Amino acid sequence: MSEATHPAPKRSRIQQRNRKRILEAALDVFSQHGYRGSTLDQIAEAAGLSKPNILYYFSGKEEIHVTLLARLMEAWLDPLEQMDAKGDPLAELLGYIRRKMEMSRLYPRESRLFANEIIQGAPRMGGNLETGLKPLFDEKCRLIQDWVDAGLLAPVDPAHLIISIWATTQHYADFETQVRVLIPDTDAAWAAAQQHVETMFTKLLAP
Amino acid sequence: MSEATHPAPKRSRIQQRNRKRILEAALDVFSQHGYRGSTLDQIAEAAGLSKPNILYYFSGKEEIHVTLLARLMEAWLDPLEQMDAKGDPLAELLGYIRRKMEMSRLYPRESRLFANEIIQGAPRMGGNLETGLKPLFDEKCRLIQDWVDAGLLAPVDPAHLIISIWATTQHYADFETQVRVLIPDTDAAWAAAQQHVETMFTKLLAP
DNA sequence: TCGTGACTTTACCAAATGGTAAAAAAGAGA
DNA sequence: TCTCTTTTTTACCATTTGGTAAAGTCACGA
Repeated sequence: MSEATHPAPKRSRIQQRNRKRILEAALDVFSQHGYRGSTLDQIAEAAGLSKPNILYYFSGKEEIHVTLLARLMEAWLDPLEQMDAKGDPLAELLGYIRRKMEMSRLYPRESRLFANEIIQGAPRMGGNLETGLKPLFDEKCRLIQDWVDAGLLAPVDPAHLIISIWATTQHYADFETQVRVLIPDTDAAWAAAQQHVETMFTKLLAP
Repeated sequence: MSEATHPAPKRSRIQQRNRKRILEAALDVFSQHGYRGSTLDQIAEAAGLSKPNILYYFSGKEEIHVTLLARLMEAWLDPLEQMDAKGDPLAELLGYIRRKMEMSRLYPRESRLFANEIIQGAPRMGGNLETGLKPLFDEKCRLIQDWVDAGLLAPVDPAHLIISIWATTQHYADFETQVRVLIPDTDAAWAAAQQHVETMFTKLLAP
């Protein structure tokens, strides 16, 4: 899609460093305020660069956002990708759930970036949902279905299983503000959340 | 908080009608684009009124948004409020889950309005989270804990149970764009989703 | 050390956007 | 019908914001 990403961009050391700083700053700002709520000035300040300087590295606000989404999509799908057909079904699924919970705890900004974008209709995701997410989703649905058919898991709708794993795990990152109000002791909350989610899916999936 | 809501505002028929139209339009626009992404012009057009005319009814963009949030909070908490201490625990919880799924299906705009707001740190919710949500949440947590202690439910962390119910049910409204890409047949998806979620929590909660 | 290309800053600009002032129009009661 | 109030429109305005032009500054190889 974007000509900046695909044909092997050779970049100087300064370019690499500054592009990275901009994307890091943009992740901070976009994930907190959403696309429209973020300004180039905010990103510039967070990156420690001037606004025109930022526009030297990216053609515009939208390109920064699109670049971020595209670059993070890969990392975002990785935990699901790792789910292995050759492993033990329940262990594989619980491993996946654990990795997703880890991501919510360690990378809430990334989660919120996607959440903001998708809630508003994913207007800047291009075909990433169809070409990146959908094929992997379908593949893993088939895998889970095979496991169910083989009697290795309790009967379950694979698509809605994956969706409910996303829902429960990402909720802790996306709605952190709310969780913090309701459960003030956040450290204890994380341990209890982990426990709760694992128990829930274990009971659902045990054959 | 806002002087417009509390001291019994007497309004003419025209005022009532136009304020309602504005709030309806604002719900449409805000839930789709978030606060910063929405403009008074968009709201005005959706309401069929001119921008200054809208500012005759509300003091500004923020007041519209705050009014919406405050007004919808009540309806938003209602399904949980209805959960009755005197009923059968499992049936009460499943009833709650069913009502939440209904709300996600019938009122996705309201769900997304809150989702947008909370993801971005709830900067315009004032104390509504603490004064509206928290007390009810705590009360129902105690109720669920009592049920668990009485052996009427499987042992479960009440707080995380409620949170996971919110997560799974609201996900279908908030991330509808994504669900639609992954499960094209949306009608069938709703029935299967309902089924899946009920099964999940039944297995979790059955004593 | 000098020149050339890569990077940065300064000074802007046009459009969008939240909001206001005041005149005009429309209702409603006497 | 006349008058007073409520509602709506017209014409603006100041600020914010994404973006540009062009002049400077820096780094590095010859």
